[in-house]
Amino acid sequence: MTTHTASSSLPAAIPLAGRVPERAALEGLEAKWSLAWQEQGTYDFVRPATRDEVFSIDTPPPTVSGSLHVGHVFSYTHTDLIARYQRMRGKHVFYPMGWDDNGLPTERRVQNYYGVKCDPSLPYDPDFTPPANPDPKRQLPIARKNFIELCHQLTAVDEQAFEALWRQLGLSVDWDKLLYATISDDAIRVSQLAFLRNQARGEAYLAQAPTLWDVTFQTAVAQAELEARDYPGHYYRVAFHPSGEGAAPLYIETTRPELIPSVCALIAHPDDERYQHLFGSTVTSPVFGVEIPVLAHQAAEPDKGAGIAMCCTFGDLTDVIWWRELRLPMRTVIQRDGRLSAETPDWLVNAEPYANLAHKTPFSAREAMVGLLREAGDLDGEPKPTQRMANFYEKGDKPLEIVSTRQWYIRNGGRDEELKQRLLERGDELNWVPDFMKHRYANWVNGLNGDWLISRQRFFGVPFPVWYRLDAEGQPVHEHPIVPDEASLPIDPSSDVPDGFTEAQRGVPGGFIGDPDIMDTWATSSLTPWIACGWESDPELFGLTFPMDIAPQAHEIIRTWLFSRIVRSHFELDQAPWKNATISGFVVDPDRKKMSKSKGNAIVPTDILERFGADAVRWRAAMARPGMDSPFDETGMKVGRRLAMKILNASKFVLGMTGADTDEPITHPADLAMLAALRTVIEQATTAFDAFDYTVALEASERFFWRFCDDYLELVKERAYADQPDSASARKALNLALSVLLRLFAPFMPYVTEEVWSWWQDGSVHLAAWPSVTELPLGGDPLLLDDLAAVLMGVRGAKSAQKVSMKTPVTSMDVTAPADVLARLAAIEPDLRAVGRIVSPLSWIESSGPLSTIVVVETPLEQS
RNA sequence: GGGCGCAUAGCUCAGUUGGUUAGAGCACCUCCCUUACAAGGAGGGGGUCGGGGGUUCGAGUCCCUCUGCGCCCACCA
Repeated sequence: MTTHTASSSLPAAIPLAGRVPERAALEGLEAKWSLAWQEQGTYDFVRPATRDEVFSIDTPPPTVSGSLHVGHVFSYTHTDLIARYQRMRGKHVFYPMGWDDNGLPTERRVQNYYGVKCDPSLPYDPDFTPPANPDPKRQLPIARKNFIELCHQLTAVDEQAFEALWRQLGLSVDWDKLLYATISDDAIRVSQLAFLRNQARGEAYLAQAPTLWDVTFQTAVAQAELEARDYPGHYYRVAFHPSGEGAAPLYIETTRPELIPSVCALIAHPDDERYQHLFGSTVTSPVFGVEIPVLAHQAAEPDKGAGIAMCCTFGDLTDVIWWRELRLPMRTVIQRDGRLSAETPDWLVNAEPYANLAHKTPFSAREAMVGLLREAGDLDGEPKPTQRMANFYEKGDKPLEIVSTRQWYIRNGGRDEELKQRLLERGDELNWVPDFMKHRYANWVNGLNGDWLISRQRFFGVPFPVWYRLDAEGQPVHEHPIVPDEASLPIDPSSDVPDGFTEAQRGVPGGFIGDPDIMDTWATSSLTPWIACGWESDPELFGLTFPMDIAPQAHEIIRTWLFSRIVRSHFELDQAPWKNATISGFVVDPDRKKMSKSKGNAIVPTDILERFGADAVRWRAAMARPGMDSPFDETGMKVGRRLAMKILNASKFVLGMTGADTDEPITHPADLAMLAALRTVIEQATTAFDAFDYTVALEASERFFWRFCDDYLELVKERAYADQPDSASARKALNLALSVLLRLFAPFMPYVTEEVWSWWQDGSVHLAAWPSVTELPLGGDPLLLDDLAAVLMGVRGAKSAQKVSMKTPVTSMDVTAPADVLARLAAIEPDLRAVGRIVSPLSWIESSGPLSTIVVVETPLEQS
């Protein structure tokens, strides 16, 4: 291909009158073009013949019940930059959007929005309408089905708002064909099918075990959903009593005296000299008089509290370890509602005082227990205030309790070293962008201490597709769940009936009962590559798109979403679900703290989009490098907007000089030099984009563009306007450069580039080919641009120092430089004289030193 | 406590395998209403590259160490 044929398919020079507007503006471009893209299906995914023609993206499905903040806007933009680049490279970009609408966030939003709460014992009311004036403090109990209907209603509204925002931002998603929702029938089918496969292979299992439990939402939660927070409390120094008359009491320090009824051992470190003589003996608990063994275990820390801990079932995760490893009895007092048991535990020797604690919250029970300890003389000294870290459910506001419940788990290596190693290897298979993010993955996997708890005692989510037989007493037989045929999915075990049973047998002895739980949101979102790519439903599509090319996300959910998708794909498909993990940083506030609504430092994205425009916001997002946190600043948006304006104005200027296109040869050294520099820019931007480094791609293009405007455009405008031998060369070079520049900027500023493109080209710039160096002529000397910049700086500096206008004539100018520089510059002397308004001849002075100039300008008469 | 990252101009950040005088944008100062652009243009001032050691002819860059900040994880006795 020769240098000029690339554009020979363009229309021959046509006048652009009427197509280039008199006054160009950014206003209105978003509405105009987002609608055009929608109508023209610009971003529709069209299936090609082979996998290597596809670039597929596992878009993070946003939680629609939450609110989008500017961090989302940035990270979704990062993905879109890559999508648009790949599309221009000729890839069929598979770019879906998903709505993560199931799960607790939606339930909570529905509860607050409508002032209702789900009561599964109530019958469905087909005529139900939500309260007109919701009272969030007194939520109206409604049936499960009514509740779920409200969840669907509200998410539909939320999803519209999300889509509108994403469209305004210019995400090049295929909205028509590739939009999915995690509560859709299809997603439920995929979730249930994947679960049944896991269950059949033993990777998913049901177990009765101590479980982290949120008392507010009354559901189990997973390790990945924990958040450690400061929690104020007091140390209480409590006496236990060794047997034998007159023996000194044994003091422990606890922050949770209300758990004394559930103590099953006192535990110190095996090497702790203070307690050697007590190991193997027993003591009696204060107030309740229960005989408690004193035991040794490595996990006890001598420098914490008194160095000896009371093990309760359960106060914390260490208690679970002790209970399991030392085979202690289970003495549960905290119930699922977070209160102490209403019934008096049967292991208490002195049962009577328990009446003071029965059915109280831990807080009230603690006060009562402290009173009992004081009465008994078993509280030593006054409580000492302390600040502890406690585990919270990330969406909850009360510390988690640990209760023993029956739950579904998926193995994740937390209890299986070999599996853990396999999953670590899966992480190593990925190309992490930036590379160091792989440590977060390894760090998380190595720190797992249990399997993945996926069941939730909630309502709006994917039901577990299993039933249990009921024995003669009506008790469920959990050991052998009844599972449906894969072909019958999706099912709801609370309304569907297993094969061989009738609805009449539901809940009666000898009959069956459906599993009442739902899957956690992450159990479904761990399958997004499969939901999007048509796993087990569209084999052709799956073959074209999976494993996906990139998994974009922010670094906070490496431990949840990224890891859980690897777990599922490892088990089912024995491979990682993607090739690259591209990680975005956070947008932090100016003090470098995470933005959050609760801190009141969050920025509303619709606001900044309105004020600065999508192109400007996208530009600012692109300046946040992969994986790096970036402080929010409005200045960046303004700078982005300035670039958008500049593109608009420069393009108008160029097209005003050149017309649509010409097919003239490019001969002038200045034109060839400019295009030679542009070749380098294309190479830099392409290399950077191939490595997902959109920022470097943008910087390279922008650096060139500003010099193009400031120096080259000024240099050639008179020649391009005029009708002289070199004019055609300038016009052709300007046209070529503009075409390349618009395409280089198209991923970053889709609106303004599309607008300009439409003035002189057919079709969308976003479907045009990414620029190639083969479009540009060879032979230019890019050093000439540097020389030119130096000369212009000399002229402008002199005028600025004299405080005169830039159009003031130069009456004398010496240019001192090495011979080769002088030769280059002499070849463009007419252009130089035009741009500098140099009215006298230039003096070329040869020297070995760097280029320097002496400029004399016509000055007004000195004021005397 | 473990892991990771960051520290360069007043602010936000570049500085590729060590190599002339350390760059950009913003902010600041001065000037220019120049017919693409005043949400503009031109010019200018401003940095002992967090501290301390070391390797080297040469260190912002490599090694050690210290300090500060941020994020993830652990931490309920």
